[in-house]
Amino acid sequence: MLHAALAINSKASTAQTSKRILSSPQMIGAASAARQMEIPDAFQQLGKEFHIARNQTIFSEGEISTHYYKITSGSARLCKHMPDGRRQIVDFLFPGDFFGFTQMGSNYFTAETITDVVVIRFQQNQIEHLCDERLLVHQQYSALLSKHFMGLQNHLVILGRQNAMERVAAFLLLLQERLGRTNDLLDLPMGRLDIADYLGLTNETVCRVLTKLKNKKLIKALSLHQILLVNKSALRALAEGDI
Amino acid sequence: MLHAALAINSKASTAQTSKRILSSPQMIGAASAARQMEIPDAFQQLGKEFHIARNQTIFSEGEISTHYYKITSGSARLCKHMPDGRRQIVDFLFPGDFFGFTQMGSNYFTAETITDVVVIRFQQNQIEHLCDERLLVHQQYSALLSKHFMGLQNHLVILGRQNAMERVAAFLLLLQERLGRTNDLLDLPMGRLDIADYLGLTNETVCRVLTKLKNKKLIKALSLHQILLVNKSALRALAEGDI
DNA sequence: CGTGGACTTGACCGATCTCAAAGAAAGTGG
DNA sequence: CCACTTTCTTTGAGATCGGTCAAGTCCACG
Repeated sequence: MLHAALAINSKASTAQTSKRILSSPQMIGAASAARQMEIPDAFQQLGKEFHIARNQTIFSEGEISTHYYKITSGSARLCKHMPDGRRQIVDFLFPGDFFGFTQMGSNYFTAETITDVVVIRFQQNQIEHLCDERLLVHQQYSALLSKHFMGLQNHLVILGRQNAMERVAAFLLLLQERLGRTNDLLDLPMGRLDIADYLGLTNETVCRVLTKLKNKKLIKALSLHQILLVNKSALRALAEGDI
Repeated sequence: MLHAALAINSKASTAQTSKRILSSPQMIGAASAARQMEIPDAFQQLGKEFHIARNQTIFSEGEISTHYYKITSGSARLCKHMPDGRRQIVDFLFPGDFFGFTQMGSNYFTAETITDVVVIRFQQNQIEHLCDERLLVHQQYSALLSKHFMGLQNHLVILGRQNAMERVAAFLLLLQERLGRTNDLLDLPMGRLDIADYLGLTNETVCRVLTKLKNKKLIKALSLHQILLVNKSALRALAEGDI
């Protein structure tokens, strides 16, 4: 049942047969590490590190898959493409995130880099073998899926029932939580179009809403990709649709 | 990691301490049984059967959960409610479907019956115990989650990037596949409002689109809740956005 | 039959999309 | 390091899809 994902974009990837052992398993905080999974020592040794440039495809929807990935630096997006070019971003990935889940041996989304990225790639069969022997790993995998699940369902509510302002407010808060920031400064590695494709909006609508939020003094843009959440409780009220 | 779900609506449920053993595990077809899970003999004996009337809450979002459920007859919906009354249906449930996944011990959606329903309820801790001993069960659970996953991501695309006509077309095809029908006659147990809340539309829009589809001769309404898919390839073209 | 809820249809409105263009940032090559 | 190009972002004007409100119709059920 554990399957994986395939294919580093050939010219973008810089394979490195580094066998360096990421020794201590460093238990990741359960609360903030929504999509993170502790990889035991035995695992880390099995993985190879790859460096991938920005805006490259890591793997594509539908491809036969043979690997799992863990991202160690940079940001990426998981998306579904429609034949006419429409795109829905299903999730963003940040350092520590584990990805590459598959169904019937094929990837069910496309993974693309947003920035330059470093990933560790694991062989599907090696991990499966380990899972067969170690129930703990399997349980962690289930827990991981379960958390993803919760995130997906919140995403469904956003797409199905919230207006543009609510969506953007929810997104900013979500991202801040994902990144585990304690202060109110938010780094947005992705562009406005990526945000739009995550929220089921357009580029322009995201811009307009951000402008409105600035005017309302709920946020302050320090730069294009740095936003200060000035009034987080007001943002939260917006995001929840409390009004 | 395996958690469960709680609380049969008190006045709606009719507890029956039936210990009847659903003997043969009857392996369910992998292809069509998207959300179904084989429950081993040992499991079935642990479950109790409940009868619940239509339009009742089986359990609510946020409640502490102690059970899993398997639906044996009727239809139900899983939904998320917003404070102001907006509602997003996350999934529909049909006979054979297994549900009650939780996060951190709480339900993360509300389950409500659409028709009169019969469910088998399992104790969380008993199932967990069994899972600890039987890797197979755990793997099945993972596989189940993984399939749900795929469905959720398709749902995301529908909500984020498809227009009303595409959504309804996709819904009809999806439902037909879910119900495993070989002919082109579709039974819709749910009302138009439920469909709307699943698709992120309104009642009225669903009606208007259905009317358009009738006029285009893509479907034919035999009754309110029985629809004949007359031109399935055209529906599919619509649903995929192939124009 | 009569009643209530679900469904359908119409008219109108508005949030968001589309199209267009200007402005800002980032990458490129000399 | 600067000029050039490209890409991303922002803002505006107009179009449109789907929502809202309202009325009418159809069933299901007592």
